[in-house]
Amino acid sequence: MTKHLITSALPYVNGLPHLGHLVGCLLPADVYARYLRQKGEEVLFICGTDEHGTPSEVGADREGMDVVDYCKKYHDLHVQMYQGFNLSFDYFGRTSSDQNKEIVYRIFKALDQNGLITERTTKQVYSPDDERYLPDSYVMGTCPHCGYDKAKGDQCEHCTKVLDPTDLIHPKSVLSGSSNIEIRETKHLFLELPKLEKELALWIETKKGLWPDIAYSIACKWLKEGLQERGITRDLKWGFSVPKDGFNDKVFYVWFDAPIGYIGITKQWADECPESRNWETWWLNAPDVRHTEFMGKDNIPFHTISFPATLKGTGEEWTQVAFLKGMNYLNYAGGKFSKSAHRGVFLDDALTEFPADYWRYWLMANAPESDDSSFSFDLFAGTVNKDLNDVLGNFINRVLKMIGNNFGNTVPSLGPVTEEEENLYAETDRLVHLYGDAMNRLEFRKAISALRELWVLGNNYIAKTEPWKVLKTNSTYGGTILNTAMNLILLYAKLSAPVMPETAAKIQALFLTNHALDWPTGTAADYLKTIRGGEPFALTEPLFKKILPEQVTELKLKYKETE
RNA sequence: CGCGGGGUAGAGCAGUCCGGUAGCUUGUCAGGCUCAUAACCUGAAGGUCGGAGGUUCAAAUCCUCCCCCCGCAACCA
Repeated sequence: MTKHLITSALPYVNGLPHLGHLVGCLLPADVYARYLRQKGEEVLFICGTDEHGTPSEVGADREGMDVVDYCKKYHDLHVQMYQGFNLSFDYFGRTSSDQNKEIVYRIFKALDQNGLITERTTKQVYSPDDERYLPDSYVMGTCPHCGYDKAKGDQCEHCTKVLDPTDLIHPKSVLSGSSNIEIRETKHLFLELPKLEKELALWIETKKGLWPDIAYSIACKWLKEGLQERGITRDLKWGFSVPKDGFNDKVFYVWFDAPIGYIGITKQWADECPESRNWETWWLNAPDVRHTEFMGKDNIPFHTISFPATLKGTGEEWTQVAFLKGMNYLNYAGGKFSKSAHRGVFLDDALTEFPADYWRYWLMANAPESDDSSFSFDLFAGTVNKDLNDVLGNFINRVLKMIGNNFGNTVPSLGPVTEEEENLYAETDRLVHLYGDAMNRLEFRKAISALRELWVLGNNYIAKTEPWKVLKTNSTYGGTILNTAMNLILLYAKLSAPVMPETAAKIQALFLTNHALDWPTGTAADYLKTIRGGEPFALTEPLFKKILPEQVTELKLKYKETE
């Protein structure tokens, strides 16, 4: 049987994540993992913080901390927030772990033995005042092409020309502002991607029609342009030191060890329980594993080209990605979310404002799947009020109250069904299939829209059958309607569970008889008879609260939403 | 000619592969219902489908050219 390995792109440890990070990979991966588990599939959901590299070193300096402590601090904060959002990782690890180091070394040595690692001398910018080498984008100066004076060492934002830091006129350090800059020659190790190009191209060719168009076309684009040798080491202190003579004072480049982190973190998971877990059964010679990756669109080249090539170069049979879900970006009220400017809604704040499920639902219903999408508190409040309060919450509330008023706190029996129920069964079947198919294809907006249609269907059913009238003359059929409605509520809990786990659990708790939140099997005519007459239930407060217009106004001010 | 994505009612989107009178949600307006969180249900109004040309009996959809927005370009999801 197929085992599902699910990975979300590893969030960079530096700073706090915002809604864009959540919807870009973490949340859809979680929804998919929950959906598969619900269907009884074997799932391993892996994620963790990506920790190495210059931004961490600089961030630690800024906070006056040791980089190890700094990463630990932010790693823990990430963990806290993801728990708050109920992300159901089987393991949330770190790319700086010993386990990852072990795998990185293993892969590096295999590549080296296969003649895929070569030495080159490169020119790097060194800043004596910062006491460090500067990444290209940390060098600023005047563009030699257009004269723009804030051009960065990798590219001029004004004329869009790609630059080398050495091209810049009057270069200075972005960090210290110092123009005391040296160009130093330094030796680095390169991965010979061109030697792997053919093999990689053949493999990618097999993904045509299987991967989403964005992923496939981006991969083809890189191949078409021809792969270049790629530096995998850096002159930094924070990272895994390179286990090769003459390079021990350098570390691996973060983009080399980060994707390997998926494997390293799996080993972290396995090491917690070595008698029952084995990382190799997921990653090596494991044809029964289907690996689904979630990432923002900017990450696609790494996951379709560099990382697969790295694994192929070892000559071993590593698990390669079977399906990539690439997400576009979520914008904030017309602009970008920004970590550095702290613009937008960050996860810690989000949780203090509203329950996780409000966010989870909105983000998945508006996931940036085919295009960038935008968050604003108006849109957010509109969806929460309409979908969650009016359509779902109110349906549950009106059914529970009606039963409470007419039958006490026990579910009435199901009597003979009429054409209305038969129609309901047929329509329910159609929508449940639509929902499941969309989930299988990882089309989240479509799935959520089918889910919503199911909620509307319930209201529709009640409006047509008018149980409040029927009960006055025919309590048997009135009971049948309300029994059916109660079964719809259980169905809603099941289908909502991947997206809104807390809400699903609350609904589940209404039923004092235990009903599992598993995937409904058979047809609606079967599973809408799960709850039988006489079962007790608990009346509760409404599940959701509306977001009032004055609240929206306050939130906009508080989070600097302009426009 | 760097690459990719997008432009469809006030707003947010589907439909484009495979041509057949333009659809969904929200918002607006009218009606119904009164079990329910002023919720729910039904109906109406609202679009020259970014622009121009072409193919066709027929184009949002196929072809050509152009305009605009967004992202990426190997160190900011």
